[in-house]
Parts: sequence; C-alpha cells; structure tokens
Amino acid sequence: MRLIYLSSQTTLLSFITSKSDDKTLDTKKEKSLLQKKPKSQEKSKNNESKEIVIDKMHVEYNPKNTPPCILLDVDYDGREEKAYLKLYDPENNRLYIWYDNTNHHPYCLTDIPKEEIERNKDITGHPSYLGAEEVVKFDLLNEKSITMTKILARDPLAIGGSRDAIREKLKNRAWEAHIPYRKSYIMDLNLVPGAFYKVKDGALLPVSLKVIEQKYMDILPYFEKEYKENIDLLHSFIELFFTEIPNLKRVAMDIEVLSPGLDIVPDPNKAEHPVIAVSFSAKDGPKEIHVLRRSDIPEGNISLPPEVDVIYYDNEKELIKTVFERIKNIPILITFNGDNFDLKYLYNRAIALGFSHSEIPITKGKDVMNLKFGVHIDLYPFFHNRSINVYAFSMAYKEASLDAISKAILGKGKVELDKEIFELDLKTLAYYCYMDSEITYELTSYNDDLVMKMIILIMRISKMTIIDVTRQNISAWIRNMIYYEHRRNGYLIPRPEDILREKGQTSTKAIIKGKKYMGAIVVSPKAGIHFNVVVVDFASLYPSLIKQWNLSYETIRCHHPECRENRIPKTNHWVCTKRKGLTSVIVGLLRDLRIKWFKPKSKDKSIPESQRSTFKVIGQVLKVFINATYGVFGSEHFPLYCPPLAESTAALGRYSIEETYKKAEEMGMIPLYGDTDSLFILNPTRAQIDDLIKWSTEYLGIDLEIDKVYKWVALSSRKKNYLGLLQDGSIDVKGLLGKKRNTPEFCKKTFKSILGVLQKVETRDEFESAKKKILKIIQESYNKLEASQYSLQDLAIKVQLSKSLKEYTKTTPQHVKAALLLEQNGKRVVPGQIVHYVKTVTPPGVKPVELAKLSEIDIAKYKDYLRTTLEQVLDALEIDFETVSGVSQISSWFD
DNA sequence: GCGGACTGCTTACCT
DNA sequence: ACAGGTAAGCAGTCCGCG
Repeated sequence: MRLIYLSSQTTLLSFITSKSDDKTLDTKKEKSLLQKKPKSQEKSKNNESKEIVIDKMHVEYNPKNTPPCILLDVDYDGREEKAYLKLYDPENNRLYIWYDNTNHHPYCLTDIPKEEIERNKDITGHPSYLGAEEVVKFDLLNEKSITMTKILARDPLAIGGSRDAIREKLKNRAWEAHIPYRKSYIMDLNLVPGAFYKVKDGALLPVSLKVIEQKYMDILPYFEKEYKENIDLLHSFIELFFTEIPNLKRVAMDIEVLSPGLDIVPDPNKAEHPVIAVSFSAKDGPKEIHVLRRSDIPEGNISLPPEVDVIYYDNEKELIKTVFERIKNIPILITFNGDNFDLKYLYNRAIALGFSHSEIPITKGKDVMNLKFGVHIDLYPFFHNRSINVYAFSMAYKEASLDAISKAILGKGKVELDKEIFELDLKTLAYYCYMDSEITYELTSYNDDLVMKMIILIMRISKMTIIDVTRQNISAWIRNMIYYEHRRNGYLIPRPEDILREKGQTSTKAIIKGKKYMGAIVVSPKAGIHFNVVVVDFASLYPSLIKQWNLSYETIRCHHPECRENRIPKTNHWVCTKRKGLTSVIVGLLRDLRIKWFKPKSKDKSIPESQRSTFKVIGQVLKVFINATYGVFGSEHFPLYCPPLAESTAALGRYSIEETYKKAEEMGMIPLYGDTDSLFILNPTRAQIDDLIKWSTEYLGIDLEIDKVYKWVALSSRKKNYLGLLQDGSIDVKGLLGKKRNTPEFCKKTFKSILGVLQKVETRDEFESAKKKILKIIQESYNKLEASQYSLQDLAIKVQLSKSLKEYTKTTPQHVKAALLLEQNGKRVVPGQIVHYVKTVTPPGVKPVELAKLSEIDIAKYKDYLRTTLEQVLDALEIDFETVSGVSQISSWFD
C-alpha cells in the first residue's frame, strides 16, 4: 500500500453546460494531483511512486459523429430548452451529450378545437406557449379516430408542474399532460434506452448489434405466424433481447461523515459536519480512499488491502476537490443510498464550503442525485424494489440494508465495528469506508454482472432511462412500456378517469374485508400424511389467461352488443371478440418469449454457457414484468387501473382451477389440496397426469405442468401450511411457524432438528421410529428452556416496524412497546427496522433484547411458543401432542 | 372488577 | 404504491355476572 499526502491547491475545470459547437472537456490542463509533492512532514511508507490509474473519460457535447454508443440517460436542459441524451461508448470510455435537433417540444393534448385554443388568450398568452396543431389519435376506449389539439410549449413546466401551467387552464380537458417530458421525448423519437445509437452528421441513428446467431433463431417462424397481426411489436421486442448487452465501466463510492455523537446520523440537507472519508472501488479501476486527518485521531496500524491507495488530506475542501475530479471521470457511479445520503451530502457540503455550482459535478433533483457527466445508480431503491427482491433474488434478503443484502447475496456483510465512526483511527475508518464501496461494487458484478445486465434489459423493455429504472417500481416500468406502445401506434393514452368511467365496476365480493374483489381460491387440504403426491400447476396462470381471453382495459366490457355473450364465468363481465386487446398482446408476447424460447434455451446444453446465462437473465427479467401485470391493473394507484380487468383475471383463475379439480376427480384421481394455480394429486399414474395436462391444453387452452413430486407430504388442516419430502431428498416447508421470521431462534432450531429426522423418513413404518426421535428433541429443548440455557438472542422475537412509532394509533403491538422502550433509552428507531424483544415476567410484558436480562424471562410464555410451533409440525404428521406427552416420562410438559 | 367471546389490528406468510 | 387469501398473536371492547 502506498500513502499519498496531499493538501495543495489544484485547479478544477469549470464545467461547461452551454451549447455552441463541439465542446470537448479535455483533461490535459489538469495536472495529475498525485504528482504534487506531499506537504506533510510524514514520509510515505513506500517510496516507490505509483500513478493511480483512473482512465480519463472523454466528454463531448453535440458530437457530429460517434461510434456506436449505449443510450443511458435522457433529460431536459432548462437553459437550452431542449432534451439531451447521454450516449456512452464503452469501448473508448467516451461520453457524448447530444442535444435534440429535431425541434421537439413539450406538449399536451386536448379535445378543445384548435381555433378555440388559439382564441384563448389565457393559453396563447402563456410566456412559454409555442403554438397549437391538430393531431389524429385513435381512442381505444371508444374505438374511433378523433382529432385532438396538440398544445406546444417551450418548457415542460408550462405544460404541467407550475401553478399557471397550461394543463391547469384546460381543467379536465387535458390528455397526456402528466407524462414527464423526458419520457414523452423517448416515446416520440421511438428511442430505446439501453440500446445502441450513433450520431452521423449530427443526426441520431439506431445501431443494430445482434449477438444471437442465426442458428438460435429457429423458433422465429413460429412467432411470426402467431403474431402476424402485430409483427412490428414482435420484431421490436426480439431486437431488444438479441442486442448485445455491453459491459459497462463503473465505480462504486461511499462516504463517511463526522457525526457529532452517538446514534446521530448527519443530516445531508444541512451538511454541517465534515466529510472524513470517501472511497472508490471498481474491479479494473480505481481503488482509493481519501481520508481527512483530524488532530485528535491517531493514524492507527491495521494493514489495508495492498491494492488500495490511501490519500490523506489536512483540508476537507482539498479532499472534496479531488473526489470531484474522480467523479467527473466516472461514466457510471454506483452508490448505496447515494440519492438520500452520499451524493446529497457531498453536494450540500460543497455548497457550504463555498464551491460554485460549476465546480460540482453532481446535479440535484427532487428525489434523485445525478452526475453532470455520466450517470448515478443508487442500488438502495433498486434492491428495495419488491419485484426485484421477489422474482430476481427469490426473497434472498428480507431487509433492504447494505449489510443484509450483501450478506444474502455475496455471503459477506459490512465490516463490524466495536466503536462509533468518529472514534475510529484513520486506517480503520479508511478500511470500513473502503469495504462499503467494495461490497457496493460487488453487488453489481457478482454472478457475471447480473444486476447490470438486468438493469439494461429493464431499460430496453420499459423504455426508461437508467436513472428512472433503478429508482421506480414495477408499476412505472409496466406503465411506461404500455404508454410507449400507445404512442407508437397513434393511440390516445387514456386518463384514469376515462377508464373508470367506462369500465370501473366490480361484481364480486372479496373474502377479505376492505379488498375490492374476489381473488384466488384455496382448496381445503385433506389433512394427513400422503405418499407419492404429484403437484401440477398452470405455467404463469394469470398472464396466460390475459393472453388467452384477450383481456385488456379496452376489450373488457367493450361497446359491441354482440360481444356480451362472451362472458367471463361467474362475473357480470364480457370481453371483446372483434378487436385484439393491446395489453393482452404485449403480455402474451412476453409470456410466449419466456416460456417458449428463453426458458427452454437457457437449459439447452447445445448452446454455449455464456449465451445460455444471458438467456436465463432475459427469462428472469421477463418474469418480473409478466408476473406483475395482473396486479397493477388491480391497483388504484396505477394510471391504467381497471377493476373489471383484474377481477376477470382472478375469476378466470378460479374457474380454471375449479374445472381442473372436477376433471381430475372425474378421471379417478384424488386431489388433496390446491392453492390459486396448483393441485396436489394423490398417487396418480403417469397416464392420468398426461391426460389431465392434455385436457387442460385442449379445453382451457392453458399449459398445465408437473411442478414437483413428493415422496410424502404432510398436510395440516390449515391452508397454506404443509411440509413434504421431495424426490431429490430435500424437505419442503410452507407457511409453518418454524420458518417465520418472528419465531424465536430456539423454536426454529428445534424445528430444524425435527426436519432433519423427517428428511430420512420414507415409509409409513419409519414414521413410527421417527416419532421417538422427535419426542427426544422436544424434550431436550424443553429442558434447556426450563434451565434457562437459551441466550437472549435465542429467545428474541424479531418483528419489523412497518411505520414510525407515532403512526401506531389504533393499537400498540408488543414490538412497538419494545421499540418505545428503546427510544426512551436514547436508541434510534426507524420504520423498516426489525425490533428484537423478549417476553418478561418482571415486569410483566416485553423488553427489547438490549435492555433485558435472562433472569427476567417469562419461561411459561416461551413454553407456549415452543408448543404452538411444534404442534403445527406434529399436527401435520398426525402426531397428537397429548399422546406424545403421555409416552414421555414427564407427565405434562407444558402446563 | 374480571374474564371469556368477540372484533380489529398487525405481521408474515402463500400463490 | 402489483393483487387477494390464510394463520397467528395480541389489543381493545362488550357483556354477563347478584
């Protein structure tokens, strides 16, 4: 490791954001900071001088010509009154900033005639008003062409977003007035963020970089036949997936700020305290830590990783200047929570220290911090995204903290500290700070850059920028994808009130109070141990139904009298027989691409491994979109919210599973249980299953598949509660208390050892001997509990706070009581935090683990806990708790 | 005044 | 801030009880 001391003045380039011709941000004026002599008296431990290698990124404005670049970002420049694109050339590490030269302007639509608008002084007198023109749109809700008036303005805020905006003047006669300008621009120019473009003679042109070889395209004719009415849609989507996914150069960053005291997180809006460390990490790029010396803090003597450079400063301003130089040369900056902390803090701190805006390479948005050159990806909102957690990472992490995510995904967490940040010696601080950025980087690089690939694919499918994709949720991705297809086809984008007025009614009653319509059905399980159970399920049931039944907001309850016969079973709804529904086609295509192409191809051994893994990622990303489409149409916040559409999908789901249940019985099979899209069938023959699958394809038009086969499955009398031994010898547990997060660890441990016994059981006889072993395990656990041998951590009940403490107004649950005690003792409690508490006798109630003693534990309450947890297992195994306790020497365990 | 029956709130799970 | 369905524990309320 080399230490570099630095505190002298450096000249920062002023950032140029004005237009004119090609402006190249040349970095040659910049002297290497590292060549400057150390001012500090101290000697470097290693005299060998090494240049820190950070490739300078070349930035060019308004390029005339460029090589193929990936489109990363689109935004509006207020000073230029133009949209601009950030195009990155990964080969040569060059960033091009291309300003719109197509004379595109912000606009909204209205049904008020053009002449009337032109007579309206209130609108034409708006300082930003540019003009009005007639456009013809197709109104899907009323199935007719209409002439609309397009009102153009110089500034997006003039359309919507300010008090005197044109959309406010139009009252309820404005359409497409809530679409952010950058998104509207992308749609109108038919751009695909994440795809390749080049500039030729100043004009922006798409570049096709196909990587899929012709020999893998064998299935295309099938798709072309099925989608002949939507061949453009098919080809555009296929192109997205068959275009090379480039490897993007990126650097992760993390900062530490001097906190004034225990448990006080510095406020990034005030930025009152000094930045004491900033680290950068990249696989093939810089690994640096910039550390501020403080008179009261020793340097320390831990050894840091040899590949890392530590640079010390005596002056915070100098530190920040150097950090800004680094940021200027980073095309993609990765942070964890940079929007709300790291970048916001640096920005505000720089302002507070007297930096001018032109010296700061960071831009501040309402909720997003971005870079002037390059783009900023904040991994926190991306990993926090529920769809990503569930479908891409199979719920690997339960809490969206850097520590929890990296532990779950990388197998290593943050550096554990036994002191507060402000107490650490400089080297320990440097190490801590560096490891955070290293982990952050690794979250994007692990598994062959999986996360980066996913982000690029989501950009291409949703047509959203890297900035928006990483910060917005699945509903925004789907909304934008559907809006884009509206614009491409000249369809008017309907307003929420238009859809609700035409379609907004449900006809079923939800089982759960407060829900809008009836959802899936769960078949009551036949309790007991069943051997040789085959589970069949429908592949992507809801998306399949949406495709099969032509479900879309414009086709459900359409206006044609003749379609009213085409009923959705057990609802008042019908669906159009004349027009193909747009969302039905889009979802159907994504579903077919996944099921008929990417899923099988990702398992095809004749395809090279790297190609297969790309197919696998594409399949995963498609799954995210497909699985959420039904849900968004049932969500009030979704602007295409269509209750009868969501209700019909669920109703058809119930119909499908009910018909299949009946058919299975008719065919002589014994269905034991089913949930939403699955059926558990007792010991069927291969032929029976094949017949059922064939029937489903022919009669329902939906693919039924074998999901899993149990050697035995123990169904309890409760729904969504069972365990079984799969053919591969693994135990499958669903819904039982033993796997819930809030169950104390000692219960889970006991539960797990019981599972260990059950895993070896294959026949009914073996269950008998297993019972004895299980009994012994329970007894041991019970004795340990009685003898207070479990630690507080083992006994802790871990419950997440879903909101801030003061929002619990109706009741005060136990974890809230414990959290209140924590707060009284000066500990910080935030929403999302998991509270660890134990049940106590003295005083009766609960205490957070931090404040409790083993002697205070209410052992009786824990006996109850152990009993209920294990009863669920024993219940499923047909072991009566009373019987077991009778066999035991202890006559009654749990009194 | 106290305990059981009941409802509602909250969390964590399943599909 | 993609849906609804199920289980469990506890908080709070009502009601009966001389």
